[in-house]
Amino acid sequence: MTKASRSKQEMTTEFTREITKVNLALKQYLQAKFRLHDIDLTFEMLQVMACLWKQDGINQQEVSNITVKDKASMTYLIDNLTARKLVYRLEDEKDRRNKLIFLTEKGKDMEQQIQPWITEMYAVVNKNVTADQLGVCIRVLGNMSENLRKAAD
Amino acid sequence: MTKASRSKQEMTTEFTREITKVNLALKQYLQAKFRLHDIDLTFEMLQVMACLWKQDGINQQEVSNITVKDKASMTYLIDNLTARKLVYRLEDEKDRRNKLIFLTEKGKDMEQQIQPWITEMYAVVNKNVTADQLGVCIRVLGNMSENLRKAAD
DNA sequence: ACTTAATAGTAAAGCATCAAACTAATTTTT
DNA sequence: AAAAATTAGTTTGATGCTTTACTATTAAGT
Repeated sequence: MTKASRSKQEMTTEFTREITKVNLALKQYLQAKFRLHDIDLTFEMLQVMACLWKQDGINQQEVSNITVKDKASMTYLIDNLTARKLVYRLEDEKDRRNKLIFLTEKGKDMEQQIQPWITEMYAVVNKNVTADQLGVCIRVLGNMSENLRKAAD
Repeated sequence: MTKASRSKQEMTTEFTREITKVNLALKQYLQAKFRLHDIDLTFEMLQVMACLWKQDGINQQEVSNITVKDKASMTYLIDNLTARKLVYRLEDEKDRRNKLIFLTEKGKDMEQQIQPWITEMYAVVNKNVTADQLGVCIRVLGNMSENLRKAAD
């Protein structure tokens, strides 16, 4: 069956399957790296750390939005990162509902070790993928999220 | 910052974020539908059912491959679907390591109710997305999985 | 000002995932 | 034919996600 003759429905089924596969492969790639180097960190915790390496001192809700996670999951993950002494919470003086998350020195130091692996992973992923193709994908995915968001109202 | 000036690394970060968002939105869309109609089925169980609606009587490993799930997760999900009397296991006479999964009548009947929702969801998702764009995305995602798979060797 | 609504975070329970260790059956090597 | 390797499935324990309900704080509506 050629590509042109496939229905959009069939293509979408395959599309979602491929999304899941890439997601899983990315996760497993980094976790293998972590195991190999005895890093006690899950993929999900890394997502939070990577977010904080870009911007320190934001509140949990903001971290949730950026990492696309539930705020309840965030409580759990921040608890774990706190136990590992990689981050700490500080109540926001301006709005006492917020808890601002800051990196400890240990948490900051970790970036030097881990960021190269992320860069390396992205290089692997992007082999034979052009910036144009990435742009198309980002736009399509953005449209889809927006379509689903609108439909949920 | 324009699209052309963004680094591939930055684009990949956004790309993975968008993947996660679409994945989550698809899941929540269907779960909302299920709640609304009092369907006692999780998204993950549906993935297994949808696989079987296409092809009945395959073994657990094949279902795992198609749904991109761990075989341990599959044991768990098939147990749950069995408890709901939607599927049953049958030992493969040809190779007694295999357990073939079959739909019950109740499991088959369910397709009439649920498949329209999936079709509807895909229509929503694909609004303003062309088959060409879908094709590009599938190809890019396939490349990425393959790149990561090769790197894992 | 006072009531109501919205927002940030936590807690608990149920579900799904994953890794590792295990059993059983089959295939490959020797 | 016997030993070793592979494959399918299960079990267990740890981790993460999600829903619901809850508390505390702030903002909005009257």
